[in-house]
Amino acid sequence: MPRYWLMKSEPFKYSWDDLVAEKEGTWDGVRNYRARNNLAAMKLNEEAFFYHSREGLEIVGVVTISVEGITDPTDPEGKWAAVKIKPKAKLTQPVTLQQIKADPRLPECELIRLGRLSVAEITPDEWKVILELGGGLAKG
DNA sequence: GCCAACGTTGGC
DNA sequence: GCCAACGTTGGC
Repeated sequence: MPRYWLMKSEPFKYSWDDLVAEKEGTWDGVRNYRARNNLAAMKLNEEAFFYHSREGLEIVGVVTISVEGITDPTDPEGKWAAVKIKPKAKLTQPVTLQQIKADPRLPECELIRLGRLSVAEITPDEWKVILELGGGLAKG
């Protein structure tokens, strides 16, 4: 059973468009143990939502894990985890934080419960609901 | 730009 | 090992 994830990025630092331009991005710089555990649990080809924090406040697309379980190249001690990701597709419509908060089917989502967690897990049910709110994946 | 919430650190 | 202080994150 694959698991689902959500990764937050501040778009003025690293946006969806930056990831698309790069074709493959390394998700590093995470310095939070819970987020690190999530990163370390990610498996090849699992999917994650890409969320814009601080600005935008919305889920813009879906990425796939292209390389699992690497050590963070920005960490000189090598004790933090990272993964590589590739963009899969944008959502037809971005799903805003307000929509997620307002949806009665998404009450326990880690994104809301642990607002400051930069890498959160999404349950399969929540994943389905959010995809539906976003009108599915955009074509092309 | 402000403030609340959370995680981490350090003194005891 | 506890708890207060501090720093950082992120929504507003």
